Amino acid sequence: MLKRMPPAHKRTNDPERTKRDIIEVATQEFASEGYSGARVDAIAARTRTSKRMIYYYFGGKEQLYLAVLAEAYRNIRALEDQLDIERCDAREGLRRLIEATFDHDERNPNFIRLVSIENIHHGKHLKQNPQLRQLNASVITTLDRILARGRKEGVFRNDVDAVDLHLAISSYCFFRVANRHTFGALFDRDLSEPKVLAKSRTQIVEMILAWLGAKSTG
Amino acid sequence: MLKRMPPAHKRTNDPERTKRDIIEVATQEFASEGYSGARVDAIAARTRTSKRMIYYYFGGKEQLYLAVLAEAYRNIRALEDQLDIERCDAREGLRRLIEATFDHDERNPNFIRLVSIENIHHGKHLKQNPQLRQLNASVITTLDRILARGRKEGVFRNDVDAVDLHLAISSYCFFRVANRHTFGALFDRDLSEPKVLAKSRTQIVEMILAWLGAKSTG
DNA sequence: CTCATAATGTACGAACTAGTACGTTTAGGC
DNA sequence: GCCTAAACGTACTAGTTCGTACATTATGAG
Repeated sequence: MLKRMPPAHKRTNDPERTKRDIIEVATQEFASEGYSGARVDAIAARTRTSKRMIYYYFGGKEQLYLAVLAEAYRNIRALEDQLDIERCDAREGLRRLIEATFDHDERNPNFIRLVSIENIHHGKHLKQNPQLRQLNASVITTLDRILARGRKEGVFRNDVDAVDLHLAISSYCFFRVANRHTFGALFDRDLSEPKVLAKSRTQIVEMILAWLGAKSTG
Repeated sequence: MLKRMPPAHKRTNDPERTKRDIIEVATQEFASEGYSGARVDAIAARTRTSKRMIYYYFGGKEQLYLAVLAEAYRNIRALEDQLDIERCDAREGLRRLIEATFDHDERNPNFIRLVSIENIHHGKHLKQNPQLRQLNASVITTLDRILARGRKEGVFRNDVDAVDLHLAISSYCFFRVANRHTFGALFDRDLSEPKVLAKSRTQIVEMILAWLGAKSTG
C-alpha cells in the first residue's frame, strides 16, 4: 500500500462550473492545436481541476471534442434574430444579414477554426450529431424570406436559392478569417487590419447585392 | 552482438524515385490526417522504402511536411498560363481565370486541405519559406492586367484592386472544397455533385462580373 | 578491380499520451 | 450528526510515436 499525497488544498464541489471550465479550456486547446494536436494533459493543466474530471464528465478525448464542437455551434444560434429584418426592404435586410455574418465570423475565430478542423476530419463528428443541423437551418429560412420579398419587390433575380446565397456569403466571411495566415503571408495583406477589414465588409455586401440585382443569364 | 535479419530482397538505389515516393505518400497522409494526425510510421509503411529514408532525406516529420507543402505550392504555378487571356476582352478573360481557379481547386482537394491545415497551424511553416511567395504573385499580376484593361474598356469599376478580387474569387472556390463536409451535413447539399458544381461554377462568374460591372457606391 | 561514399534496411529506445486504478472528500437528504 | 452517492485528486500503466544506433549493400570514380 502506497502512501498517497493528500490533496493540496481544500476542495469545493461545483460540477457545473467544472464542466464549463473544462469545455472552455478545451475549446481553446482544440481550436488552437487541432484535434490530434490537442493534448488532454495540456487541457487538464489549464483547468482548475484535474484530468480525472475530463474522463469523469466526458468519457474521453473524442467525446470532449464532440462536446466542444456542439457547444460552439450552439453559441452561434440566431445571429439574425436582432436584425429587425422584416421591418425594412429586401436589399436592406440582406445587407444587415451579410454584415451580421461578417461580424460574427470576425468575432469568433475559434468557431471558424473548429469548423476548419472538423472538415479536416471529414466532418465525421458533426455527422454524429444530427441535432446541430437545426441550429443552422434558421439562416436558410431567413434568407428564403428575404429572397422571396426581394423577388416580389422586383429587385432580386429568381434563379438563386437560399443555400446558393448562403454559400456565397459564408464562403467569403469564413475564408478571410480561416485563411488569414496563408493569405497574409502570400499576398502581403493583413485581413484583420481595421481598414482592410472595413473595405472587405463593404465589398461583400456590394458583391452579393450586385449579383442578385443582375439579370439572369440564359 | 545481435544477429540482424538480412534485407528481404535485393536493393536498388534510386534516390530521386525514393524522395518522390516519400513526398507523394506523405502528401496523402498529411492532407488526410492533418499535421499532428499524420503518422511517420504510416507514411513509411506505404512507401516502397523504409522510415529510415524519411529521416535520411528530410530530417524529420516537420521538415517532411515542409517539403510536402512547398511541393504542393510549386505544382500549382501558373494555372493562368494556357488561358490566352490577352487575346480576349476583359470580361471574357476574367471569366476564364475564374473558371480556371474553380476547376483547379476542385481538382486538387489535397492542396486545399494542406492550406487549411497550414492555417490551423497559424501559417508558421509557410512563413518559413519566403520563396513560395513568388509562385503566387503571378495570379495577382494577371488580375492586375485584366482589371486595367477592363477599366480602359469602361466595363469595370476602379475601386477594386487585384488582391480584393483574388480574395473574392479564391474564397468561394476554396470554401466549397474545403468546407464540403460540414456544409453538406448542415444544409443537405453535396457541393461535389456534378449539377450543383456546375451551378456554382456559373454563379461565381456571374457574381464577380456583376460586382465589377456595378457602379461604385459613395 | 578496389575502394570510398551514398543509399539503404532492421531493430531498438526514450519520451510522450490517452486512459485507469484506487483512494479520498464534499454535500445534501434524513 | 450520519450516511450515501456524487465529485474529486494522485499516481500509475499500457501503448503509441518520433527518432536513432548500428549494420549492410549498391554504385560510380579512378
